[in-house]
Amino acid sequence: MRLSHYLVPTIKEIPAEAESISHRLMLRAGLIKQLTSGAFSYLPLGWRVLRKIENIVREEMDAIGSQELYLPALHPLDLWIESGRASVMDEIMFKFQDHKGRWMCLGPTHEEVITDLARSFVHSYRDLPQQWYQIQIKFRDEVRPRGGLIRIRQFTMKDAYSLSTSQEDLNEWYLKNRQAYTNIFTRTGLRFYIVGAHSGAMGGSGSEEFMIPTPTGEDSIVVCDTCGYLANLEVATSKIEHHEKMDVPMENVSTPDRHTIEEVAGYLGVPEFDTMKSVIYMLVPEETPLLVLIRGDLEVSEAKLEIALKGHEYRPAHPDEIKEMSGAEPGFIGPVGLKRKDVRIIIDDSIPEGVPFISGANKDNFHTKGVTRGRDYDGESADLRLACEGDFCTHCDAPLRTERAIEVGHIFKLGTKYSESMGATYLDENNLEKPIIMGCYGIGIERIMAGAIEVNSDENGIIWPMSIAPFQVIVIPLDKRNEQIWSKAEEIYRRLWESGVEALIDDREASPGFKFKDADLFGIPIHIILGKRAIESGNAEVKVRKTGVRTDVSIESLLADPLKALPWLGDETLSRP
RNA sequence: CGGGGUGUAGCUCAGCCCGGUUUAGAGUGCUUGGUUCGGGACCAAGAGGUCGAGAGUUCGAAUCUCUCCACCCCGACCA
Repeated sequence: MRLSHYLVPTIKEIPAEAESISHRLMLRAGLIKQLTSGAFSYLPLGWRVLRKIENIVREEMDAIGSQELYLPALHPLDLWIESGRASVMDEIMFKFQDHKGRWMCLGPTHEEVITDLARSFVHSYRDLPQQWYQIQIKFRDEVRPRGGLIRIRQFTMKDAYSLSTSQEDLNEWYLKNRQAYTNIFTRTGLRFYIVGAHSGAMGGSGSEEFMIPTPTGEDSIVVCDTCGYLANLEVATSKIEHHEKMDVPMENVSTPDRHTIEEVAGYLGVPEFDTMKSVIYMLVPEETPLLVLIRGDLEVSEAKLEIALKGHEYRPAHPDEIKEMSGAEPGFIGPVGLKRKDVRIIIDDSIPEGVPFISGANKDNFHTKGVTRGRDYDGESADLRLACEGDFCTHCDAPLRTERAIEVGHIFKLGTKYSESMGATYLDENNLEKPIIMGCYGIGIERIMAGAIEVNSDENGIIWPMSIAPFQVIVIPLDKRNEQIWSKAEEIYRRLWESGVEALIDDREASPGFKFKDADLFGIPIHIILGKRAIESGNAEVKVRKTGVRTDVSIESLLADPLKALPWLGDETLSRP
């Protein structure tokens, strides 16, 4: 392509609305243009990168025997009501009525449509296994889009769905996809972690996320540098130090108007870890209270709570419900002396038996000292604690650290959640009707682009890995008046395309510095610079963007065989982080 | 959804607190002419804005008040 007539609106100033590195550079290099919150136009340069990413994804999916198809983004809402997810996904779904008044929505994901397809066409165990995938636009009315392409309301996802007859077969597909993802993220030049994750609204048993470590990320992951343990913060396990067991009697103490842990600990002059926190929820649909107990200085992970409740729905309790359960205002709640007797109690491992804590007294303006599990109360045990920087690894006891990261891929063992609710079944060898066992596997295409920039840039701009660079080479002729320079540049440019190399030529009437700055900003891996010196010496200057190394290469050899003259084109290290 | 912030030329922003010397500005980009040509060149001339929208206060509003809208950031939430 010729830069003189190519839509690449570069900007020198740092755009005001952009905070993250990738967002700034995508705007500055003319890759994207925001239309409205969470929706972007992809300009020619950016679109080329996205298509390259898609192609890598496609190759790796095809390689594991996954079949590409294409589903509609327009769904009847009925399908979502049938699966039971219309309510769960309600907040993020774009919904509207068609001209007949029928409720429709734009697909935030495609489990429902796939399951519908499966129940239409899969009838026998002989039809299985299958894996289907698509590269499709998803719509999610996110409450807060952010970070350029990190979280958007219209985005492209590769979503794949495996259909199996057994858990073993699902495991096999899961591992195949896991390997394909590893290949994809390696080929796209990303540094990534595979971390244990929470299944969330998708349901199902096991799941892992592929994470790109960068401060821009909106997820936190827990890392053990000693044994390599990795997990999403919401499900990460850790060890903490416990207090000594002691036998001290319970004693009520006055704590006027001290509601929070911080206030109570401060007022009583004790550290926060001597106190116990009571968090109250209501179980749905029973409308019975759930009391969660955790040490005062720690936080409950709602993801872990969901796991402990095995998917049982719950909601935060209202203040009047708390009062009815406990007899006291929120802030003075504890496990001993509750008014209601049907309270389900779940206790985090940070509250061991025999260790006294200070808890609410279930009496306004009072707390109780010496409240001891096993002696004064008890409940179900669970790990509900949000891990913290400095906690210890449950596998090797080394201290843990946390890191921010972008989620670019997520793989799930769904099981039979959708096949059961939507009746996607098959007949097995014994003529028994069985639900199909499903897995699902997603990749955010735009996030790969953003992530690649987050991981690979410098103060001058983007540094694309060769594999997803919009162009591999840019030819930069200097001094517009010098016809020799110009004609050589044109010749080289033509030879590059003839040899199958995607090349740009900067044929704009601009000063050398201007062209150099833009070439760096675009992040094209290889720059071929032609100035007066080149004509005099017969050598063009070849600069590698990633290393900054400049090498003289004879114009003659470039014209004879560009692929041979530019060994960097095949240099694998230029596609590695 | 809670908290914070922004909205003035294509872009980045000043002016607003303290209303009137501002005929709304700067830099950059754009147009024309000339010079320059290896790290965002220089000179000259020019085009370009209902100051986010509406209402109000006032002799007078970019500037004060109210309502609304849009966008960004932090948090909550989130395959």
